[in-house]
Amino acid sequence: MPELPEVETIRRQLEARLVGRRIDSGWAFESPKFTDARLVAPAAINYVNRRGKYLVVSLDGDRELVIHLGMTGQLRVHPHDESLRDPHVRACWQLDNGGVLEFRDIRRFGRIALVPCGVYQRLPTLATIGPEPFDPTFDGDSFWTALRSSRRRIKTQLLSQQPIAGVGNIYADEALWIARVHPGARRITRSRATELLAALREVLAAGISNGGTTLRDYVDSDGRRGDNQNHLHCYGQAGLPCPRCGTVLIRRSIDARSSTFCPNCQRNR
DNA sequence: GTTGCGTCCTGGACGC
DNA sequence: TGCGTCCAGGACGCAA
Repeated sequence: MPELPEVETIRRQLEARLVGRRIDSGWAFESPKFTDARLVAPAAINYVNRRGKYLVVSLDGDRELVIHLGMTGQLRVHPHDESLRDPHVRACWQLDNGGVLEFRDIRRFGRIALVPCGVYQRLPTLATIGPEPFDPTFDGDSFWTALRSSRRRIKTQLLSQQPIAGVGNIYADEALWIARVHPGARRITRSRATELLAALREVLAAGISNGGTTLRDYVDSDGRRGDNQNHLHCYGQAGLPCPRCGTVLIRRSIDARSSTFCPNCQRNR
């Protein structure tokens, strides 16, 4: 499930391969989620950016190709066209050097949109997305203020992308464990919010340096699995002892999303 | 306007 | 072995 570290890993690889290239043609699976892929060509690729979990490919003509990988999305660049042999390929773009950029997505939770630069009304989450975690102007006070503006549970707020961009279930559980915050808490102190922001930065940075987390489907644009799954403390560890205090980690459904946490370290005060 | 739940979607795990 | 059921989860729509 691609979150910020996985999308950033893919972005860095795609940037090296796509910037300066031209898209000559596009193909898309029959679904409203993917049909924009056909409308892209012809186009020159200027930049490959990222906003939260969204890849934003800047094209000539003041257009942007926005790609969200959903749960199982993969973006690969092949030297030749191999895409149509795979039934899970939802879109592909023929490049001017003979290569093919392919979007593969088993569960079809991903989406593709072609929009004018910076116009994201069709993507409500992107339109209202919060600050980038590594933005140097984003500090603990700003984070605390954003969290205080809602009465929703902390975990639900993190997954909404509004107080901070790019956090999904894995890195939310990890950061909440490090900062000792109960995922179901509705209030958080200023100092705890600062600690949670530091924890989010820590786990996201580790995820990037480890090449992302591969639980099942995630691979980078070279087809390589990440390594961060071998460095998790909390997510997916229910039934095992907490690495900090030894209490058995538990899994609970919070707002219809599974959360793993330590009932001793992360008390809901 | 805010909150919380249901839906989409498929493959793997599990039980019978 | 084969079948049915459940589960995972990001984004979004909708009802309260």
